[in-house]
Amino acid sequence: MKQNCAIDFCRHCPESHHGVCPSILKILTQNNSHFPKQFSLSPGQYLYHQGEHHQEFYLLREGWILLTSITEEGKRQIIRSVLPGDLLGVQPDIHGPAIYSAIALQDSIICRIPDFLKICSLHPELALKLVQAEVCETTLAELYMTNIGHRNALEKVAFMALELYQRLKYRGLNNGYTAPFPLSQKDIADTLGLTSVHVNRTLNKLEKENLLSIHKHELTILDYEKLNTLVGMELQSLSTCDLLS
Amino acid sequence: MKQNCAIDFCRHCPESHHGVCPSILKILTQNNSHFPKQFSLSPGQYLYHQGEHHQEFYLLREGWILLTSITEEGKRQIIRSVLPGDLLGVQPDIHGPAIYSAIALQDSIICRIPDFLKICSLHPELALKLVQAEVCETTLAELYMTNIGHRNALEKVAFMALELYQRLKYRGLNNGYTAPFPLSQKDIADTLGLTSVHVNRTLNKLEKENLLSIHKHELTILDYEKLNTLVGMELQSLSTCDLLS
DNA sequence: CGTAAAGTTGAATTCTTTCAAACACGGTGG
DNA sequence: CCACCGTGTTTGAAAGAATTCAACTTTACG
Repeated sequence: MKQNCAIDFCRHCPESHHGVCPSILKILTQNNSHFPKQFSLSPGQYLYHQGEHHQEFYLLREGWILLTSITEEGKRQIIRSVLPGDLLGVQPDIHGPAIYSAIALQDSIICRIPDFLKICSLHPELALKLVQAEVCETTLAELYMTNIGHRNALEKVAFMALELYQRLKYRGLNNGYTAPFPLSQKDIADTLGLTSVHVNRTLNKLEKENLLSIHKHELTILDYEKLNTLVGMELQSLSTCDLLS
Repeated sequence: MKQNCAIDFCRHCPESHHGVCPSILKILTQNNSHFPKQFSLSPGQYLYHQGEHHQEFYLLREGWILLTSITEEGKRQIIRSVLPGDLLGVQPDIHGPAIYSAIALQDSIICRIPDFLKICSLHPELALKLVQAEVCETTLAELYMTNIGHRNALEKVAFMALELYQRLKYRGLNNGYTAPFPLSQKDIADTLGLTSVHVNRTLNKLEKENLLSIHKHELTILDYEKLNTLVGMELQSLSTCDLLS
């Protein structure tokens, strides 16, 4: 069964290694003798800050990165979690300042991809992969929009946990019904537009009702079926992503 | 001054006519002897329904189309307004069922674009245009996510009105500080996750505070500066969209 | 072991929804 | 031209959901 496509860059490549499918890797290597330009980040370190220029695309190969932005009123919005295989740094105006900050939650390995767009214009298949990734990202953002707009706190938290679980499972990063979950309750709150106090009460309720539990940076799905029903199955609409096939 | 880029397909083409820039039009015409395959819709007519297959890309040349989806609980979510020059029908699995419905709010002229992806793979510049459009769309969805998650009703409605005003103004569809606004209060509610009752009270408040007014399908910006301050300027982050320059 | 950060709990307040009823407006048919 | 109908808008009062504030407990880490 195919999983939620989210924002994977190379999801339909069964031989992919650390999120990079070999055919893409080959193109990138051909065009850049220094590829891969890898480096690592520790938890709490920023890849780039909102408002700064970076003008690069990045590929997350290992770890967990959060995209955040600070609103005028000083509130923090978490845009999304970047998981291994996802692209970072793509924005409308690539020469303009970064519209989000990118911060590592775990030890992360990142790959800088210079001249990505130039390479794209030489390799249409790469450009179409990028289109595919962006369309999935749009759809995910729109799903979150629906989720945040039309649900109560219980459903919001359930949706978010399930969405992340699906994406982790697709990458083989789960362990049965448990998966790593480095987000704090404040992080969940800042993703969903709730307060951490209310997230806390909601998590207790979710555990009491035997739906899911989050403890010590581990997410456990207690009742997958019931959770799916509660969330409303919309994640299934992302289950295929074959824009290019 | 550049405006909010939103999801324009050909925004940086000064000679664009009805949202289609000539160089793109040339490519599309070369590859398809029957282009443009235009047709029109009346208010209330659907271009396609959620769950049905259509397998086509469409370009809106005139009018106003709403993308909607119905949740499990029967609530209607409006994903976004499609304005002239915007693409429709792009989704993760182009061969799968439509994830949204598309309904016309005004008399609309639509252009069917067959084999879009095939043409893209022959014309890298077209593929990159598509990437640009999708990145803008993602950013817009993420902005709405922040808006819906972290603001109260007054700010939500103000944000939505300003965002639509900016996009209409970019297209020259405004008339000074007024612009067409075919959405009902229920439509606003279904976009923002509010009830129409509360939208009504909020609109009254916005008018009483001299920020904006919506009457008889017309939006009037009463105090642009104050509105921008209230919304928090985040729309400016979309003001450039030069991914490709 | 001590400190800071994260999580937990209760009570009061604020915001939004719900329900119910009335009003306004545009279009249709008589 | 007017009565009628339906949809969309307006208003009030009560109920419900989430936030705020404040205090307390637990956990992580040097």
